[in-house]
Amino acid sequence: MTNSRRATIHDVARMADVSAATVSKVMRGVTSVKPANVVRVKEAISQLDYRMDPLASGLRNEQRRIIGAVVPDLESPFFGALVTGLESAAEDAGYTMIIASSCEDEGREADLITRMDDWRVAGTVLVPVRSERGRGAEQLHALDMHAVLVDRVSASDRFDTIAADNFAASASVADLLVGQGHRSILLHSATRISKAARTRQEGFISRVQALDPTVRIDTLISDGGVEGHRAGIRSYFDKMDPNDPITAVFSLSQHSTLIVLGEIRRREMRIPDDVALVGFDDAEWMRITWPSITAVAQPVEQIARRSIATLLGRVEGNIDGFRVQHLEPCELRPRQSSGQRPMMLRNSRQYQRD
Amino acid sequence: MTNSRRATIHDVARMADVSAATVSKVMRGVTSVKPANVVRVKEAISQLDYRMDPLASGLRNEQRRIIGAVVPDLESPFFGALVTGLESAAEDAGYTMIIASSCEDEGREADLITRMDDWRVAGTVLVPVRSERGRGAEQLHALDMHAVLVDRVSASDRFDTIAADNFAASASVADLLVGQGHRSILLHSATRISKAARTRQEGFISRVQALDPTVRIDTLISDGGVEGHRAGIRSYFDKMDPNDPITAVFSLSQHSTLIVLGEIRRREMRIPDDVALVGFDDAEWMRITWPSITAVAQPVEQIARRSIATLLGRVEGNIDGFRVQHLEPCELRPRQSSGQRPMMLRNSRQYQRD
DNA sequence: ATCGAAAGATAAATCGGTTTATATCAAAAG
DNA sequence: CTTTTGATATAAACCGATTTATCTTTCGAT
Repeated sequence: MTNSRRATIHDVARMADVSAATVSKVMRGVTSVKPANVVRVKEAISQLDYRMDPLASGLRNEQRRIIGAVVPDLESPFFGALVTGLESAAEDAGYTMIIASSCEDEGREADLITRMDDWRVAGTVLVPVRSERGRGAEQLHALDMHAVLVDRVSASDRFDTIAADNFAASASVADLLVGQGHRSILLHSATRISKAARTRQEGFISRVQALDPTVRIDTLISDGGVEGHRAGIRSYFDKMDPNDPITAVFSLSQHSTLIVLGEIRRREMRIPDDVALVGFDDAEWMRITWPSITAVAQPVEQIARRSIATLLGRVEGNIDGFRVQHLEPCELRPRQSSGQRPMMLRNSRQYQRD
Repeated sequence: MTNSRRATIHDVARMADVSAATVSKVMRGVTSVKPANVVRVKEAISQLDYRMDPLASGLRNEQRRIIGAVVPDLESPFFGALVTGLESAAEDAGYTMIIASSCEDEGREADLITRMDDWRVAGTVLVPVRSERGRGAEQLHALDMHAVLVDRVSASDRFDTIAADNFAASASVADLLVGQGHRSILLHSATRISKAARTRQEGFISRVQALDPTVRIDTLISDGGVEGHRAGIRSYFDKMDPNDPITAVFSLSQHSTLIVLGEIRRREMRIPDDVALVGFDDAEWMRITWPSITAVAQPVEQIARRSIATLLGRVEGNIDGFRVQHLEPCELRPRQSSGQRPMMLRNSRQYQRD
């Protein structure tokens, strides 16, 4: 477009009457430069409005100040928030992020990892479609890349892993529901391959059995896109024995909560009187909708910060010790759908129709 | 980590017994290479598992095969979906995307644009915090960058713009509400600076006035984070004349819909009997919640594809004609919250409690 | 057989930084 | 006064591709 080319490191060097190498040192904060020269270089930099080209900068080095992030989808608020946190943490450390969505496809996931390697990223944050054994993780290992695995993982001996404490949180859901006297509970999952969902299932079941082995737990795991899920839950209710119905549902993901809720609404069942509902993964609408939905909130921000910190620890510190598994505690937020009383009305007159 | 360095273009050249320049041509599909050599080069490429370094590749050229994307936030499903579409379209065209969130902050927005320029991106997709006159757009112009402005914009003489047809869609909401006999309507917006919200407001008001100038429209624009919005809507209802209450609310964004819905629930008003609700920007939960929420659905995928197509048109075709404004049509989805009858139950027996 | 044009191949320059090996200079040591 | 040492500075090589200018080959036309 316009002809005025952008200032390079050589322009700065010329203006400050030093060599390019010296400018490079000043830029990176290396100390072995005479103070007087530092001043002149900085002067020239601001005079020319010089900004370094991160691309050229990375070329010479084996590792570049880029972090890759691969998540299963970007439309869910959970991953959106996660990515926002990752980006912010990476930026604070002076890294640029390249974000990509695997669209819940393991083949694409492996391709994206390869592409991250093409960019010679310093490290990669992977939220696998499946688990720490999925194709993305395999590719990370095959290409010998630095990485942390996040969310849909349990411990791995190849990579550091970071996730919400799905097991403990699900156990606390079990405490809540069994404590309220539910004796027939449906566990609903909208994916059979997510490690997180499997861990939630295990955490819930093991606690329920410890509390009361006579409680019946039905497990419904459906697949096949929205229609498949719909059909699955519909047929479950159709076949359910009216004399021994389930009285509570624990849905294992936000998506699953929506599906279950849709079906409950369609059948005009009352929440929580006919059936109580608790969902894993909180969302703003769950607080607002009526009745409000009890949910487990995941500490997204925490997970994001720790992911970057752990990854950069490996990358920069060149730590080579045992792989660590981080579990971040979740928070159970009881609301109306599990029998919590509605919030009191305060600070305002009641609106009256005439 | 491991020592086996990665193959470069020179390794391939040596193996195929040609020059690096020839390999480069084959990689980019330039035709002026003898077929026999093409075969040998391709052989060597697959033998060595050679993949080009996009960073080194870009260095020599003025423009790099990178597209920048700056959106106001990544946690809302709308921008999540938009970014997914942008990424996919960019990828199809052989570009890598660098995605960043301005976190609804205009200062940060301008910084991010500058950073995109540092990367010498071929072009930038900007969803401005404010409008086509905001600080990000100013910076794009100051740095003389290629860009398209998306979503929160009206026509600009500096950049191509792409947005949902907010004006027309809001007019159709006016048709719906006035057609149903509403004569006192609240327009609620949770941001005063978004151009999209202002256009929606104008579209609605102008159509209502054309249909029936006696209809009363209250406009409530609140600011100051979640608490500010809450306080705003609360005080509006508190002060409303009980003898002449509004009977419908048109909320101008998904966030705004949540806020309004929350307050309506808190006051235990009935939807749609006490008050009807229509929201701009559809979400999955709006279909599922009870009552389901009437909403305007934006054609995200279309917007994304056209954004990339338009941007690349400028970048590659070097078009320099007039700036164009694209308006993508929206779809109004009537549901229960505006008086639409609940969906019929089909294909399934009704569940009976005993 | 000669010439010219077109096709194909390549050595070398280039992009904008970083790193390395070498050079310079002042202060300390012998 | 010479030598050593430590602190700075820089020229040149380098990273891995693309592009340009040059050179060689091939082939058809005269």
